[in-house]
Amino acid sequence: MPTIRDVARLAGVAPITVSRVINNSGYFTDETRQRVEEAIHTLGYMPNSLARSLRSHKTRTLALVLTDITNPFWTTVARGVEDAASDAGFSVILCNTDESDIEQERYLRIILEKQVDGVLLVPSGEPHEPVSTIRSQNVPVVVLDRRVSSDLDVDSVRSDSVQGAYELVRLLIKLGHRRIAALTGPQDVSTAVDRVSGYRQALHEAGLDWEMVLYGEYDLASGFRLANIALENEGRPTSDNHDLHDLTSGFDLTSQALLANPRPTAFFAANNFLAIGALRALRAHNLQVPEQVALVGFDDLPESLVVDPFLTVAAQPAYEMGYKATELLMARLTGRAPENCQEIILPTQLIVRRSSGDPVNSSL
Amino acid sequence: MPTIRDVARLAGVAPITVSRVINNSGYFTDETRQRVEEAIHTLGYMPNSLARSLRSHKTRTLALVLTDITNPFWTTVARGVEDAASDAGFSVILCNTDESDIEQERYLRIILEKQVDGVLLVPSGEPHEPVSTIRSQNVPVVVLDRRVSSDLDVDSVRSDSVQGAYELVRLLIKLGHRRIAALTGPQDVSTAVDRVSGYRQALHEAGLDWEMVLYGEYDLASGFRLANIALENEGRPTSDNHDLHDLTSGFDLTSQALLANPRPTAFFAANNFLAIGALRALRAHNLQVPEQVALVGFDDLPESLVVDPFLTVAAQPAYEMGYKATELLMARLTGRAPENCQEIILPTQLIVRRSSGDPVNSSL
DNA sequence: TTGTATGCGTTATCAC
DNA sequence: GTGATAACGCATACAA
Repeated sequence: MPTIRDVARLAGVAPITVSRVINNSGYFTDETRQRVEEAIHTLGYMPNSLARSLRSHKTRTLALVLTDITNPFWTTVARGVEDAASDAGFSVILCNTDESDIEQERYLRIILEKQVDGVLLVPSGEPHEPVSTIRSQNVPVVVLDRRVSSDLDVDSVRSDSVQGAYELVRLLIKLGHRRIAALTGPQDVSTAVDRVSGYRQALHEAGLDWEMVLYGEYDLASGFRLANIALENEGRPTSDNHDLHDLTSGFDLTSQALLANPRPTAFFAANNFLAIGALRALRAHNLQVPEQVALVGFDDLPESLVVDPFLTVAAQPAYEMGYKATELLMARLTGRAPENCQEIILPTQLIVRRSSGDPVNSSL
Repeated sequence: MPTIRDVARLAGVAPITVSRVINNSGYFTDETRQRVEEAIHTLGYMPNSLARSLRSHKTRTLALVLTDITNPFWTTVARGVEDAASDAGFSVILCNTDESDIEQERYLRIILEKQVDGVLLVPSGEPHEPVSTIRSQNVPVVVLDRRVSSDLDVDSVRSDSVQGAYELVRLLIKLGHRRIAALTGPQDVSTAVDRVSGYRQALHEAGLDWEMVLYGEYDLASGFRLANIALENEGRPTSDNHDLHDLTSGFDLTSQALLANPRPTAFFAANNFLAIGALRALRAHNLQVPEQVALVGFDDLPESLVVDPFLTVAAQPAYEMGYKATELLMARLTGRAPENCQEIILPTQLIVRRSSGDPVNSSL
């Protein structure tokens, strides 16, 4: 492989002059440029990024650390990240953590050793540790999707989980539902908690005190399992309270609900996988949606994947989230960002489809 | 940031000794290791991959160049790639080309300058040029998904498009269909062509001469558009042949079909997006699937995304494809691969669901 | 406008 | 077992 010296020799100039032409920096005549470019062309010369980066302390590479690219929400975010990065001449290293702190740490180590210019991080679990690991190498971070406590002082971009959940549940209430179950993600993930807050806010505002919140993972199996728990609770004697509690990690059922022990008439699922898992559980119980049970969920599915859009959802602007976060990150690392850290909260969009059903009979 | 020299100084050894400990290469006593590791720990030292790679000519980084991560098929492939790479301590740079040769060339340049150890390439269009670009830098390539002419002599991993299409169309024929339309991708993409081959093979074997092949893009809009063309051809005078030809790029309709001018009773879509686009077109025509028209397609959708699996498909082992291709690539670049180039063809799996329907009345 | 000297942080090579 | 030296390929600092 030819190096910059070979080019310099052929063009009859010093290596630094070749460097100047390549980077379009400093001064050189048009004739010099010509000669250098010609030499580059005839040799098929390609600059070595490693040497360049070692010297310049810039790699034009970002890392995207997320939980699982397989979730279409993250896929879309990733595409936004990649487009924004690519538009600015940056590359993206993809890292799937599967919500594992171990994997996250392993990856952070690797990408920091690779001297990435910036990190887009969806923290698996608690954000302080990973953020400070990254910060310790003076690398800018933008936290994606998850809320961070204000004392962390880090840029972040996410969508409005509270508002999205609030709107979904308010819709259910407006449609006549009085017993709405919430299926959500892990309690240490801010979106899971925030979406429960929105749920509670809507209940509270409507003066409803029947609530049922089930925590699990953000996956299909949890959606199925939690919906089953919610359904099968029906008819149980209230004395089963403790058993029930033991059966399910993070089961949180108010005593009012247990006393009455009726089935919920509507479900709010806090992400796309939970919604689909729940839907399957409902079908397994021979419950028609929306005729017998209503269902709403967070995250829309890409229109290209859905034959017949059915679920009423709070759609997050996933692509925009990825794109904006990346722009912010790049602004930060080129010093173009505002001094103080940014917290960008994007609105969700309520999309009403059939799964929420028509207004229900209040006798339900 | 501390460097290897700082560590060496603190441990009272030479930098090269630190290097030996880090890389576990050469000889050193256990006591030396202890001292070095202690120094590394107290300084919080992290090796600089750039310097390391510049010297060692290894980056432990692969590039994955594909068309669009947003297609769940590619998402799954990408996850397989990432897992295989990660298992071996490699990172992956993600590149979306959107089937654009320009983008592909731009990306190849960037990743080659970054000195990636290997490339997983889904060529946009003609594969010779990108492959030889990569080869010119002595970087190993594995071509994914697309067939390459044997004179290219490159490792490749794909699934059996001909067989998958053949099985799908044979199923339709067995179910009684005699007029089956094929909706496929661009004519310069091997999968689009191969799937038509499989289609024709099944028709031929059954002695059917009615065929209709429509070429387009591998996207939703094409699925919708091509299905509409196939449906609206009904009743057109055959003299419209040329107009029709002009209307659609790559329209390829045998004269038999035009003479008869009947609607197809079944559709074969050559990928997931085409299938969904077609399904929408069928609905727009108030045609019930499968009661009035049957539909089968290539690529399965992830079970976690589909509420109610409906489409009969030839499923590709996407994850496995990514994983195996990456293993092959890494074997190649560590010299562990067989001398001659590998062409791995993975079987597809026929998954029969409702969209193909029950046996139809032969009077259709 | 161009060039010289030097160093980025690590490892290959060879000597001890 | 360990170390000195040089080199990977380029860009910064400064000189001309």
